[in-house]
Formats: sequence, structure tokens, C-alpha cells
Amino acid sequence: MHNLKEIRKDFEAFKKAIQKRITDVDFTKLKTLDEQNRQAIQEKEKLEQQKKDISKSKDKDLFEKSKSISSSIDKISDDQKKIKLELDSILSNIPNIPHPDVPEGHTEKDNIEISKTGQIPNFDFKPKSHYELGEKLGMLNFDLATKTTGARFVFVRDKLAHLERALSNFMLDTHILNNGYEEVSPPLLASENTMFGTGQLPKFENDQFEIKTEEKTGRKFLIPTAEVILTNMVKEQIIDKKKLPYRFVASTPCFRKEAGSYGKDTKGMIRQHQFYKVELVSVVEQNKCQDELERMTNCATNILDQLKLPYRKVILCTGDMGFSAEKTYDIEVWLPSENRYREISSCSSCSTFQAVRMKCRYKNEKKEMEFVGTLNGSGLAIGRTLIAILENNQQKDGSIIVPKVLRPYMNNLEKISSN
RNA sequence: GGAGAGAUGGCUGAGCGGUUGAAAGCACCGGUCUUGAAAACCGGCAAAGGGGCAACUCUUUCCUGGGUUCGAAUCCCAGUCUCUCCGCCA
Repeated sequence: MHNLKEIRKDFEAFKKAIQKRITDVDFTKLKTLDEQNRQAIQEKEKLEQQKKDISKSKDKDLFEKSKSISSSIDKISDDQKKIKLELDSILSNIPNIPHPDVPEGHTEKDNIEISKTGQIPNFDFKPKSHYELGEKLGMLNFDLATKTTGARFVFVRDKLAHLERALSNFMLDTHILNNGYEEVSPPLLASENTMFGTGQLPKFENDQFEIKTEEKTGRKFLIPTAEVILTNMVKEQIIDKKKLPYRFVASTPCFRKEAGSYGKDTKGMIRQHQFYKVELVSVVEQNKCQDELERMTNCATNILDQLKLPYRKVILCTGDMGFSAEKTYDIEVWLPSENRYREISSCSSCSTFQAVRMKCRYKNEKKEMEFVGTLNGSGLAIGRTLIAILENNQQKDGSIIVPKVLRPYMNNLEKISSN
């Protein structure tokens, strides 16, 4: 969320920056409401002061007057609250401002490739898709999941289930031991306010799975990514600057409705309602966001390097970025069956956008309150990594070579083949 | 599920109708002292919002929402959360 005070300083510049991303914001209304809001506050404060003076004077003759002032205050205050509510609802639906580095564009076609790493495998046979391979091995079962649960779920079984767990452990260990992240095992449900903090609500409610709960305790949602719960670990806090940066890593299931992607990636486990992901989250001083983003992205690509999977790094254009992001690198892994790169990690700096929503601050050198910067990235999406290993490491007979770094996690198993 | 206790500043913790935005301690920052550091001493130190170029100033805030009162951190009602004990279940 944007700080109104900052917007006010240069309204036109704000408008221009936002219009790079979306255009359906009613800027005139925003401005008018802000002015009305401030005017109401001023009126209210004037009356409050009068009332305070009367109360201090303890002059009985003025008590009646104070009562009538009270009712005026109530009225103005009600109006002001309504204005503020409307103001906040406009504000909370405006995305983050893109960083100057971000290329302008509308779709993923306008993203810009930054680098390519690794060797694309050369097969002397027609490479199969991950779901063909998995089903043939008897270790991926989509039909069974449809029967027990519904579309876009999968049973991963036997060696592939083990591989999935090995991936999670390997990634966690790497980030904890080599990259300085603290391991976290978080709740998988988040409150409405927590979802608001990272920007999933109010605008993207349709993508979230909501859990039925007792009334009164508030709405609860299954986390669509651990970013939500890890980032909100610092919500409503004033952090001691010395403790920054915070770096958290968690491996969790993620739940997404994938509304609006009907008919897209319906085959296989590219796009599921539930998937595992190892998530990295950093909380930093606001001027360190860019450095941290590079660092985080390197942590993610390092996993692919170790797994010897070919990938490319892309910077997302303004139109393809997420709501809360100011700048995003996507890491895309090579998928032989599709003959193209597919997203396996997305690393974003959210500048202070989420911090304002979460109310997370620290004191800078000048002892001024500043909002922290938050970043998140996948390191990596487990399901898609599994897919990439299946497809890139497949043999003519349909068996799969286990990457060397994973073997210690799999009882030194070198190859996965049907029993 | 039953019975109690509580929620105050970054933290601990007093206050229980009228300069209380809130004692005290810790932490933190600045200074004196010291070769340096520590200790000791002195001083400072809440946030949000409004007004002002600024120095500064005003308003709000003691879990949340109502109520009583000229006036509420303090009294009343409702709710949320936390803790302790008992029961139940992992």
C-alpha cells in the first residue's frame, strides 16, 4: 500500500508511475477524498480542543455547551470515518510502483531475458513429458487424485515421493547452511489481515481457498505461498535496526484456486491446486532491497546449478509483475517436452509496499521511523523441480537419473526405474 | 467443554474518575569521566494522524467496540486474545 503523505508530495508523478501498470484507478476521486478527509479531521480537532478546554476549566456553566460539542464531533467523526474507509479501499487496490529498472510492457512476451545457464540436453529419442514418465513409472497418479479429491491434484508415490522429500530437504539445507536463512515451520492458515498484509487481499480473494471457521474468530485462508505467513512474521512491529536483515526459509504446501487459468496446463503437475514450495523471505532496511534481490535470486539459481538443470533468468515487465512487487526476476527451467523454459522461481522486491500494509517499521540513522523492505522468492518450487528432473534426466527406457547432490538424501539411489 | 486471572510505551511493570502520554526499571541514543572500553554520573528517548517552508504545534491512542460522565487507562456492557487449573483428545 502506498503512503498518502508520499503521494501528496507529487501526485502527478504517482499517477504517471501507477499508469505504467494499470489505468483503472480513479485518481480524481482519490485526490478529492484525501482533501475531504483532511478537512474533516481539521474540523474535528478544532471541536475536540474546545471540549478539552471546557473540561479543564471545570466551569459548570460550560458543561451544557460541551455536550452539544460532543454531538457535533460524533457527526463529523462519522463522516470522516466513511471518507477514510473509501479512501483506504481505493488505496488498497493500487499495486506497487515499478522500479526504474523494470521494462515497460503488457504481457510475458515483453519480459526481457537476462542470462542463460546450463546445457540443454540432447536426446537421441523423443523426450517424454513428466506425466508420461511419472505415470509409466507408476509414481504419479492424477486419476486417483481426481477420484479422491478433484481436478488439479496428484498422488506422488514411491521413489518420486521420496525424490520430492529429498528436494525439499536439499533446498532447505542449502539455504540454512550456506545462505544464512533461518528455518521456519509456519502455520498454513492465515488470517484475513495477514492476507491483506502481503497483498493477496482484498483484490485477489478469488484465488484463495478460504476455510470454514467458527464465526467471531475471523476469516482464515490456506496460504497460497509461504511468503504470506513468513513475511507477516514482522507485522505490527518496530524492529531494532541491528537485527536486520531477517532471512527466513520454509518448505510448505501452497494452495491456489488458479481461477482464471481454466484450460491452461491442465495436463500434468505444472499447475496444481496444491504444491510444495521452498520459500525465501527477507526483511531488510528499505535502501537494501536491490542488493537483497540480487542475493536472493542467486540463492535460487544456485539450487538449479547444483541440480545441473538448464535455466534462464528473466526480468518481468510492468504488465507481468505481481501486485506487491516493484521488481521481479523469474527463473525459468528448461522443459524438453515443451521445448521451452517454464517458471520455476520468482524473486521479487516489494520495497515498502507490504511493510506499509503490515505496519512494520524500524528507526533509521536519523532516528526517523521508516518502513522495512520485504522480498520473497521461491527457492524453488518443488513440484516443478520434480518435473524438470524427470524430463531433463530421463533415459530412453523411461528411467530417471537422480542428480548427484540428491543421492545422499535418497539412500544413494542413482536411478529411478519401475520396479 | 467447565472454573479462574489478565491485556498499559521496544521490553518488564506501576497507576484504578481531573496537567497521567502515563511512575520506576531494563534496553537504546548523546554527554562527562577514561589511553580505549566497562563501570559510575548527567541528559534524552512512544506511535499514528492533522497544520506549518521550518523551528514548532495540535489531535488521537493504555486489547477492540459500545456506554456512563463536563471529564475515563481508571466505572459499566459486549467481544477478542493470552495465561493457570480441571475434563476430553492427539
